[in-house]
Amino acid sequence: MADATWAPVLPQGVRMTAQRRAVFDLVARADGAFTVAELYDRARASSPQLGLATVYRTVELLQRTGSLRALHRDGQTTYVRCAPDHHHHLVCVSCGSVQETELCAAPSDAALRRRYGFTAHSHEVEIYGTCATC
Amino acid sequence: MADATWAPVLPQGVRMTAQRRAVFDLVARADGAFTVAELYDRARASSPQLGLATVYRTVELLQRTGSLRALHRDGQTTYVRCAPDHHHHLVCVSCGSVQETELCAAPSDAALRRRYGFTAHSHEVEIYGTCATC
DNA sequence: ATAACTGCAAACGGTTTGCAAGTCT
DNA sequence: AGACTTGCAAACCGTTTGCAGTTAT
Repeated sequence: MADATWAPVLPQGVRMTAQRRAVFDLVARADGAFTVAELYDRARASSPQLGLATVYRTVELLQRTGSLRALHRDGQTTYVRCAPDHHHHLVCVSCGSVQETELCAAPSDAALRRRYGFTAHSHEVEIYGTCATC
Repeated sequence: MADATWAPVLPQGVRMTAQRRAVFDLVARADGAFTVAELYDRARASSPQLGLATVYRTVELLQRTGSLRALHRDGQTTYVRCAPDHHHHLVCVSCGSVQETELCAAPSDAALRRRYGFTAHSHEVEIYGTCATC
């Protein structure tokens, strides 16, 4: 599941630091969805002085840039790495792995407007099931 | 948006009480998405002695029976009334109203299995945009 | 030089829980 | 009668914030 090509874009004025590099690295290597606490624990293995608040701030940064997406499942907030383009997630309920798919599950904007007078701006789709390995 | 026909099903052993009736009633009349706090405030107008914990417990009950669905937006948890069958939501980002739609363009289970070896169990779709009134 | 960032620890706020009293069936 | 439910208040816990010191650019 790790994606060697994943790399977040830093907005203007945002600086690269050792802490961010450490977190980015872990996200790039992550298999599937993870919580902030998990990220923090893993990060401390190599960066023992890293603060939890920094992990939260970095996760928020990644979300802002579209490199990370939040999932809400069983009352837990988890995050999955993703490219900032349009795609959806296949979430394995057995092993927790997450796979991206460009297959889109949303009705067309035209259909929504015709039927409901609704102008769609964006949509979120998560598909839950069992992955190939499980 | 209110739906006079909406009515939750009480599981075996679960009792009807005045407090639940009050909350059910408010949910049935609700326009769009609401938070637990909003529900609590509205409920207190007619049931001043109602406890916040009871509202949380009732909301959880409704979620369990599929009569309520949680949305996560801007770091807030809101809930929308819904029938326990398959459908998706059109959420108006302007007025907050929520409309159900049976339109669904979910990738077929066959396509997902063929392409990714993924066996889909369920999916969640929320479409954000502007409703006809706004 | 200076705006951005970090760690720390305290504050926060939504949600849950334990319990004794009350209520549905 | 007995299980279920409620209100209350305290506990919880994930997340945010203020701040003084540090670092990237």
